[in-house]
Amino acid sequence: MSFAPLDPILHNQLRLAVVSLLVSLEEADFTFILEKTGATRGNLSVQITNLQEAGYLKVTKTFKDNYPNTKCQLTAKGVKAFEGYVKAIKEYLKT
Amino acid sequence: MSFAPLDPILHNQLRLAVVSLLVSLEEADFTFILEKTGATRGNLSVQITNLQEAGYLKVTKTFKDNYPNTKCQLTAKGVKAFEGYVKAIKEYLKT
DNA sequence: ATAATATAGTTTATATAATAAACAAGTCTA
DNA sequence: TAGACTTGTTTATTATATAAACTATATTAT
Repeated sequence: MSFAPLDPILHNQLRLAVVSLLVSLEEADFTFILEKTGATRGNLSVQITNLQEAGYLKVTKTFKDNYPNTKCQLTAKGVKAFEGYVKAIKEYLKT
Repeated sequence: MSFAPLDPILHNQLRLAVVSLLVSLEEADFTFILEKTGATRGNLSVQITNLQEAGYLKVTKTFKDNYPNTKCQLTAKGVKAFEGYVKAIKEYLKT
């Protein structure tokens, strides 16, 4: 079939933006992602957790200058999933 | 911002598939779309209605060989929305 | 004729998901 | 030490996606 299923984890605006960012950066913290995506904190928190539970993100919580600091990086699984998603959705986009 | 909002009407697998099909074909009927997308009838019915209500699709119901026949074609608004969606999501996809 | 099956969809019910709003826990500053 | 700020998390509500059930008519078989 010409319309392959789209990974429901990645087929969400914010989660896709987060993964897209991390594909290039390899590491980013909560506040940085917040600014780049324009998301609300609540939504970002939930979606980072979702990505983590899907095994797409590795999340490391530390403190930086006395404040909590949440660092995210893509896992190999996350990279692979993103590549698969890109390949799949491109079939929908070409006219 | 680098992550422009994605049109929620089009950011759905089945609706995107339907519109993607119609961009090339200019006209297709319910059964044809059903086969090409692999959707269930119920879901396709709902999503065609959604696309119609969004003004993206013109739907014409007639009879063909005694059976009901539902023809769909993209409107100018639908074409424009699809082009916008493609442009927007491509920003998410480039690594 | 009429029962069974097929065609072409629509409606509704439910489960999931997305998101904003409210909350928490600690930190800085005047 | 009161008030505002930082960095998130939890919850509550709304919206959405989808399968299942239903409708209406047509065809085929007996």
